[in-house]
Amino acid sequence: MKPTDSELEILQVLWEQGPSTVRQVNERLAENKDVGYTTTLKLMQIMHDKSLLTRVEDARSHVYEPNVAEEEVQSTLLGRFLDTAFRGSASRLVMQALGNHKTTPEELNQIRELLNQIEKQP
Amino acid sequence: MKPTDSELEILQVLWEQGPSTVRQVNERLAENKDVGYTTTLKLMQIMHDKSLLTRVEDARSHVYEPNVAEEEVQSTLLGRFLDTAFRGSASRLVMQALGNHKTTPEELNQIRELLNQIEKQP
DNA sequence: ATATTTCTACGAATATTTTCGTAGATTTAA
DNA sequence: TTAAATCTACGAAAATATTCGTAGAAATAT
Repeated sequence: MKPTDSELEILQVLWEQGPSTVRQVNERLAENKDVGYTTTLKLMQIMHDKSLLTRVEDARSHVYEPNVAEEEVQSTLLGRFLDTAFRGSASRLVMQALGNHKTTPEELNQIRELLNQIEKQP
Repeated sequence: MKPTDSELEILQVLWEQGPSTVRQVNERLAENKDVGYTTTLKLMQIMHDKSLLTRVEDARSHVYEPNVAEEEVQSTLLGRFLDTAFRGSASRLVMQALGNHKTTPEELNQIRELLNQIEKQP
C-alpha cells in the first residue's frame, strides 16, 4: 500500500475522473507529460497485480477503478512524509503549508473550526 | 536540489547534530536500520558531488555539513508532495495533518495566530 | 474478405537508487 | 616496527522504478 510516484499519478486520475480505461488515463496523463500508451498500460497492470486497482474485463478494453481510498493513501503518505521531511513535527509542516500556498478565507475558517474541535477534546 | 530518500535521511542527521564525520552519521543511522559504513560513505560522497554537502578535508576523516537549509528543502519537498499526493490542496493536507497527529495546545495557538496573520493580508 | 486499428500481455531495455566489496593510504596499537 | 584498525575512493552488483517494443487476439473499416 505504498504507491510509487507514477502509480500515484494514475490513482489521481482515477480518483478524479472515476472508472477509466487505459486509454482514458493515458490521454489524461499525456496532457502534462510525454508518456507512451504501453507504459501506462504496464503500470496499470502492475497496479492491478498489487491490488491497487480493480478492473472489469467484460468489455474489450478493461475498465479500471482504484481499490484504495484517496484519504487512506494520503494518510499513509503524509505520515511517511512527515517523518522523512519534517522529522515528525506536524505543526511545522502545517505552518509551512499555510505560509507558502494560497488558501481561501473559507478554507482558513474550516481549519480554524478544526483547531477548535481538537482543543475541545480532552 | 531534490534529495532522494536516503539523502534526506542523512541531511536530517546533519541538521540535527551539526557537522559530522561519516562515522558519526553512520552510527546515528544504524540506530534505526541496518546500514553499512561504506554505504553511508558513498552516499555522502555523492551528496558532496551534487553540492548537497560541503566538507572539510583537513583532518583524516572529513567533516561534512549540509549545504542547503532545512526550510528550503522542506519547502521544495512540500510543494512537490502537495501536488502529487493532495492534488495541490493545501487545506486538505493541513486538515489531515492536524487530524491524524498529536499537536500540543501551544502549537495549535501558533497555528491560529498564523491563520489570523494570513487573513489580515489584503 | 482483407487490411487497419486497437486492445492486452509480457519480456526486456533503461534509468535510478541503494548497497557493498576491495584497494590503497594513514593512523593507532602491540 | 610490524600488525590491526580506520579512513577515502571507486567500481560495480543488487534492488527498484520506468519505459517501451513486439506479438497475437479481437474489433472496425475499406
